[in-house]
Amino acid sequence: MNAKGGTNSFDGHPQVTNTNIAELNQGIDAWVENDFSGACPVRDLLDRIGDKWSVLIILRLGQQDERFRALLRAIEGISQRMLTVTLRGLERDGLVHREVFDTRPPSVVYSLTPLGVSLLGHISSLTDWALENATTVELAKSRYDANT
Amino acid sequence: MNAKGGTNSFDGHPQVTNTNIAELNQGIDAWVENDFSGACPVRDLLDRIGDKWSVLIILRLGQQDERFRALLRAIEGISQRMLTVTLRGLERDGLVHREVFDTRPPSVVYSLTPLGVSLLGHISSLTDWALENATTVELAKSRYDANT
DNA sequence: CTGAATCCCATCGGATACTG
DNA sequence: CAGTATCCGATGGGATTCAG
Repeated sequence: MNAKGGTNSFDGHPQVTNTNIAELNQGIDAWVENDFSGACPVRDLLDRIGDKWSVLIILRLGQQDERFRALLRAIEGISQRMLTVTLRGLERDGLVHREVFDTRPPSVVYSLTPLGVSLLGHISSLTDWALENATTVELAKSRYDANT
Repeated sequence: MNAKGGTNSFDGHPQVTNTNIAELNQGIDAWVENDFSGACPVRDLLDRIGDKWSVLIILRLGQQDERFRALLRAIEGISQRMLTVTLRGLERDGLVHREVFDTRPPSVVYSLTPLGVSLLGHISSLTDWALENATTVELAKSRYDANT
């Protein structure tokens, strides 16, 4: 099955047409051709949200602003190092805002920027998809593995 | 700035409320707690679309079904090995269908499954976001790097 | 509390060569 | 054409230690 010959509509989500996808691929190609040196924005985004922690941090900050230590406790399994590293990356990309309160002991609060909030919507629809189709995917894997 | 205290609406996209995000986090937590052994569907999805080639392949197959060699030419920079490996992964997850035509020489056509098509919508809205906000992000990086 | 610096290993993915 | 197998360098990320 494929997407040929028409418009695929998804319940409640924006419609996707072949034209859209074609334009997208063209957009990507354009970046690849014009500046092969590296900076494809799609690649960049995938590298970010593809890393181990960025999405979980964005989802958490989508709920509420939070301090460093609180994030460390909230996000199960993350190391201190990776929390700082990932937050720096998100801050650099303009997705997360870092505010320092000069108290004793020091307090630093992280929050989503407007840009971060705008990304949050797309990310959560993706993670929604993952949760909704978890069993389907799991089933597909079992069937695939069964047929060796 | 943050998402506290209300509903964030995005132009043309589904609305995102704090409740949604909270439920999402709960959903993730549930998986983490109940089966820490590994299989969080969100983690799984991120691992897949976070790898170097899956998204590009899905976008390409969203345009048209295609044979192995054609994909290899279409997707700039991918190695033969990674194309097979990635296609196997996508097939295992039930996102891509593989059809073998027993001709000489052999021909194998890949296409998106209905599940793959349903994911395509979310992915393309993400990559759309990346292209739309590319300059904004680039600017944020420059400003961040400037302030060392 | 918030972080930077170091060490170190597991995995990802590219190059290359070989098969049906 | 459509793969598989091996080798191997680059990178991601955890544990630990030190600093303001």
